[in-house]
Amino acid sequence: MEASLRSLGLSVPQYSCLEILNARPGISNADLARAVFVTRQAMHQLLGGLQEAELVSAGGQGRVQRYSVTPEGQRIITAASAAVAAVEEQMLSGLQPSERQRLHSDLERCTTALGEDTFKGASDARYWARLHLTSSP
Amino acid sequence: MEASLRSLGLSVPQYSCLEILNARPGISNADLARAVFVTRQAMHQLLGGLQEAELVSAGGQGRVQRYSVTPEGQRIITAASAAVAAVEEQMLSGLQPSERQRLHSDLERCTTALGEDTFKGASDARYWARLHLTSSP
DNA sequence: CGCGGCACGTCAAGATCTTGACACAGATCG
DNA sequence: CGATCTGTGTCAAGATCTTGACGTGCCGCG
Repeated sequence: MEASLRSLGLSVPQYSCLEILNARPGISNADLARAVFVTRQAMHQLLGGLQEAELVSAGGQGRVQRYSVTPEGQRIITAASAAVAAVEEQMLSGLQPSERQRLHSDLERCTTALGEDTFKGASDARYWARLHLTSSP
Repeated sequence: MEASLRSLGLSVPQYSCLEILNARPGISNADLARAVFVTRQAMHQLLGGLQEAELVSAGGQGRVQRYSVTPEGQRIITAASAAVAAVEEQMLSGLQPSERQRLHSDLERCTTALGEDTFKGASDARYWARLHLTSSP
């Protein structure tokens, strides 16, 4: 996944940021940081890079800056999302649809068993499966 | 898992290094780096820290340095392994033994489907489940 | 209305990991 | 036997993330 995104000029945290930003336009920096499981400072630097590349735009008045994805960024997201979906499909290629659903349900039971507060922001399991396969490290 | 290990004074990569080093005494730096999925340089620094803390000892003659765990390090490993096992048990607390085995088998099918070369060093699925829950964020 | 708590944004410093590069040991093969 | 090639250890530089700290806007409560 990391290698596939690199060919598009994106790193995994950058892709995570763009994907969540696309799903929740106008989200704040701190909420974005919690969704990607990094500190506010790291997200601040990351957004600076994306803003430099004209992929996200910072609007909003008052203290809190509200970010959204530019049209150029949306084109990259579609390509990146397809690349990640391809990796995901390869990973699940050996499992039938019923088995995939079973695996998804088992993993969700694991996250809920680990405590509600830890994965509070990861209610949308789709992004969760998408964004944290590697990264880590 | 990261929080549990921190109370013992270990980080996740350090714990991974110690666990693999305990399973394979006399392993080289490069092999250790591949097993933990980091570069040789990062593992070199990491081993420097562990060697400073008297948890691992560097023996071996010739060019390749061969590392092993000191008795002091083994005591810490047992405590850390128990702490990690506790987190693992909490994560799997909602699954019955047959379901756990099913999940394990499904995940193994995913790793093999992603390509043999990527996870070549992770043949021992037990350590794989132990060492890469986080890390990678 | 004023005021303390609280989250947010941001600056600076330290730690960790990666990338790139270089020198050397050991194996392979002509 | 000597040349080449791969793998290894190691140094230096750049990037990224974390920790710590500070100033500021926002909200509830006296």
